[in-house]
This record gives sequence, structure tokens and C-alpha cells, in this order.
Amino acid sequence: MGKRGYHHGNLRQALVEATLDLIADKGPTGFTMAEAAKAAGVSAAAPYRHFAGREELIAEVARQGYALFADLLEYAYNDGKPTVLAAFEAVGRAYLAFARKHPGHYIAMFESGVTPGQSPDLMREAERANRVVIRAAEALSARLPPDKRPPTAMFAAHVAAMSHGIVELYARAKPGARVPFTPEELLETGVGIYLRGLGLIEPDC
Amino acid sequence: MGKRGYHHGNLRQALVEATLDLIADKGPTGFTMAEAAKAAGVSAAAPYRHFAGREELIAEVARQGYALFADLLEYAYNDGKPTVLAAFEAVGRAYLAFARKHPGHYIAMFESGVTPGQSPDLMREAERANRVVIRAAEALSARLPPDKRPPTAMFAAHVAAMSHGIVELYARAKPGARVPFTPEELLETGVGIYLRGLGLIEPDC
DNA sequence: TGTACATCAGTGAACGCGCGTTCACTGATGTAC
DNA sequence: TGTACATCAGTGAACGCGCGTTCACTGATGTAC
Repeated sequence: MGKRGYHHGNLRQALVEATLDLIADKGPTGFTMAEAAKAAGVSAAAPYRHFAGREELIAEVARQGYALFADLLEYAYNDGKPTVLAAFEAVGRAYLAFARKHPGHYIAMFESGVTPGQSPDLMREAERANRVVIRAAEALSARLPPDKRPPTAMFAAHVAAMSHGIVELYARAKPGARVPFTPEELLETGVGIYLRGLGLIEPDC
Repeated sequence: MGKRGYHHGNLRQALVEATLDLIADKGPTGFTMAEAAKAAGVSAAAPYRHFAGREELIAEVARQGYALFADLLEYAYNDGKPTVLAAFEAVGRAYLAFARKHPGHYIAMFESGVTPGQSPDLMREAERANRVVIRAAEALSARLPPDKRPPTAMFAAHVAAMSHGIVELYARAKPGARVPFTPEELLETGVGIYLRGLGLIEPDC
């Protein structure tokens, strides 16, 4: 905010934040270098001192998104405390909370065409987030007799898919196609039924 | 293909098909009116005889997608034969098959920013597809004692979310973030575990 | 503390480009008589 | 069957626009002595 004169001082991060705002309310297509520069109060040429181009700026936004996502999931998991089950469910809620509270990051990560493979930094953070889910699934799985355990990667993929599907289909405020449940309810009940199917929680009688 | 001279004969549908090809291999952003016209072998102004603008053309592609989707799901469901369970699982497989075989339609429907609410025709087809899932869930649900049934809309939403999530996360060939299972395996096992959780299939001992 | 200078992060003008869209037009088609 | 004419579906040129990007430049900052 403070007038800084000729030098901005923190333009790189200001551009990232301008991008977040732009894509959060106009979609990944709505964002342009020119508008990001304008929003940061700088000429259209300035961003090129910090990013090679449009692609690189979005990729940085996605990278920060994955980093934040991984942090939040780790925090929610809290090393499996107080119980592995409670921690597992907290991770699910954190997934939804992230999508809701950080729409710009979420869009950059999952709906902008950016792919984790395109940069090692991006990949690293994406894997860190994924590992939290894997770890949570693994700890829960350990309660089952070995012959009744699904492969951990499969377990984690099921949960990630359901979470992601709920966000995409029901958590964005799209006109039409509504359902009389909140995303949170859908995730809690869906994962609950799934875990019961694995024998990880009591069949409720 | 045939040279038709001045009049194309079926330009409207030719534009739809050109759009399908374009978005299937360059994403929803990659498609432009100009390129669609070119692909259809027609001047850049011609499309405006058939569509008010870019939005309307994509919306028509999405509408046809929902219609085809609904047809395929209905065909797969086959009125619940031979058994409601088998029919239900066939619907799941059809979901994945549709995403795989009709990527252009899938992208237009779910990744292009088109929203069913923006046109009654679109909405109608989207609802028709949704009703198949609802009906399949309802028929299966009927086997459970009433006090153990989840609301049908919730059941359907869980299954739709898992299917959609699997497509988005694992069925597109994105570099990085791979998982050692096919989308089909993931869906079959995931839905299987979920149904077991509902008590709809035997706990395998 | 002061000065010279290298480095850095901005500017502003300009570019080429392709897009969406409009418009007056024209060639082809179908129909009434 | 032939002709006149209305209608329709194309053309091609043109527009304004905004975008991504480059480039020579310049103002600010930091550092060596």
C-alpha cells in the first residue's frame, strides 16, 4: 500500500497476490499479465523482471498453493493425534476448507492447466501434500488385518478423488445442479460410509 | 468432406465437431471461433450465421455432451437389469468410458466454465443424466431397511463425486502425480468399498 | 562522511498478433405462378 | 417447364482491442574506497 516510489520493494509477491485475486473472481482465463501488473500498480513490462512469462507466474502461484495446502493438511493431521481416525477426518475437512478459503490457489493448482510435472519445485510441494494423505491412510490401514488392507496408494486415491469430486461438483457456487447438502456434509458422510466399508469404523446398528 | 461450393450444408454441426477436436487437444482455452471456422473450411464470419458468439457455440457443444452422456448412462443402466447392483456398476463404468472416449464433450461440460444453469436446454440434458444416477442409487437403496438408507440425493452425490474426482485426478494423462492403478480399478474398488459400507454388498471375509 | 560507480528494478513506447465481431455484399437455393 | 424473386448462407475486408513481449532508457540503491 505505502507509496514506494520508483522501486516497488516486493513486486514479485505482489504479482502473485494480484494473480490470486484475479483468478479467484474471473477464472484462470480472466487473468492476464497486464492486469496483474496494473493491480500491483506497476507498468506492464515490470513483471518480466521477475517472471519469464505468464506460465511461470501461474506456476509460482500454484507452487505456493501446494505449499500452503501441504502445510494445512499436515497441521490438520497433527501426527495422527488424538486418534488416527480423528486425524484422518480432520485432513478431509482441511481439504474442503482449503478449497473454500483459498479459491485462487485451488484454481491455479487444479483448474488452470498447470501440471506438477512442469517444475521440480511445484512437484516437490505437490508430493508433500500427497504424502500427508498417504500417511493418514497408512496409519488407519494398519488397524486392519494385512489381508484385508487395500494398497495404501489406492486408499489414498479414493479419498482424494471423493474430496476433489465434491469440491468440483458441489463446492463451487454454480447456478443449477444443486444438491440439498453442504460439501462438508457430503464429505463427512461419504468418507464415513467408505471407512465402514473397509471395516475401520463400526457398522452402526 | 465433399466439396459443397458456396453453401456448406451442415455448417452448424461441422462447427460443433471442429470445436470438439480443438478443445480435446488444446483445452478449452485453445479453442477460438476463428480456428473452428477454419477447421470447418469456412470464413471467420460464417459461424455468426449459426451462433450468437463463442459462448453459445461452447454451450451447444456442452449440451450435446450432456445428451450423449445421459444416453450412455441410460443404456448402461438398462432399467436395472440384469440386477440392480450390476446395473449400478455399469453406470459407473459408463461414466469413465464417456470421459475417456469423448474428451471434447467432457471438457466442454465440466472444464470450460459453461454452467448448466445458463440455458434451459443444457439444464434439461444435465438433469436427465443426473436422474439416471439418482434412479440407480434409489433402486439399490431400496434393499436397505428404511432407517439405514442415506437420502438418495446424497448417495448419488457420493458416487458422482468419486467418479468425477477419479476422472479429474487420474484419468487425464498429466505428467507427474501418477498412481499405480487405472481409473477403472480405482472406481470399481472405491465404489465397492462404499457399497459395502452401506451394507449393500457382502463384507468379504 | 562523501563520492564514484555498478547494479538493479522500474518506465514507456512500440511491435506484431490474433481474436471476436460487424457489415455490405453476393452466390445459391427454393418456391410461386 | 421456365422465370422472377425472396430468402438464406456464405464471403472478404475491416474494425478496435488487449495481450504478451521486447527494448532502450532512467531513476534508485548499495557498496568500495
